[in-house]
Amino acid sequence: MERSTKQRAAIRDALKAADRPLLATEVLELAQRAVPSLGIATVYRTLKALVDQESLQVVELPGENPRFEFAHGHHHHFYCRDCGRVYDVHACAGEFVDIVPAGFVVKSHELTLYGHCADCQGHAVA
Amino acid sequence: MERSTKQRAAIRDALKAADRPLLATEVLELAQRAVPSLGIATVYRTLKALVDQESLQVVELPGENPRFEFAHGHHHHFYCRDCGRVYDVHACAGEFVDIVPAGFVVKSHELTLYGHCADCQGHAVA
DNA sequence: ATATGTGCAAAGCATTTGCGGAGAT
DNA sequence: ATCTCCGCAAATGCTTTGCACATAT
Repeated sequence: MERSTKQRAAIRDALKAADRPLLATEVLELAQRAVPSLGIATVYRTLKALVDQESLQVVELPGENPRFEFAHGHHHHFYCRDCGRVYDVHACAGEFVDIVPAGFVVKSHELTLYGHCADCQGHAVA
Repeated sequence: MERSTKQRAAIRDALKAADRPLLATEVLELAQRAVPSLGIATVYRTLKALVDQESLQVVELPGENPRFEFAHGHHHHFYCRDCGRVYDVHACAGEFVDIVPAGFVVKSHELTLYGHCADCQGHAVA
């Protein structure tokens, strides 16, 4: 992550413009608007480098491909069952230290909420 | 899922004997003790069928391959960072309806706890 | 007897990697 | 000019699928 290239700028810009974690393929599509020749391998390599240097954090939801967003501390995520987008939830409901059996030690946790986002709430019935 | 075969019996037995969710490869290894010729394709096909008929439920943890266990209602999971095993946590810390922004509706949630299990607690320092 | 089930090998996806050529310094 | 970076294509790991043979009913 030493040289500054138009590919890397496009990838950073795509992630910056989005207000939510993006899939590698979403990053590719968005960044290709600036650099049409961009390849998926470069996206993966750049994402990996940014994660390694802790500029990005990986958002791994159950059964989903990894998403990426700029690092901003401990928080959780909301998955919209209608549109499939993932939103940040800037709140945390506790450490859950007390719900495990004796002898188990909780060090951290991940919470994913599922439902309907504000955008999809109007037209969705369920 | 109409006929009863020794392969299916071995797969069910492996899942029944384990007190925790198993990876497809773990099911294969365990079931091969009873049926050495068992192939991974049969394991996947059988797991899929059992999930479809809701005998099994899929346990998908962030960044992990899916695990399988007999269905037994809403609960959460504990991932041991030492041994990589996953344990059931028969407790639930709430519905988290209140921590999302206005306009968002929470329908369900998944919680994963990380730490050290009772087995690994003794020898693990961190 | 016949339709379902199984094992093998090939096909799919998402992600990673090797390599020769392109580009930043 | 040099060394890093890029795009392509091949490789990888997990899961699914096609097909011919085996087997439960």
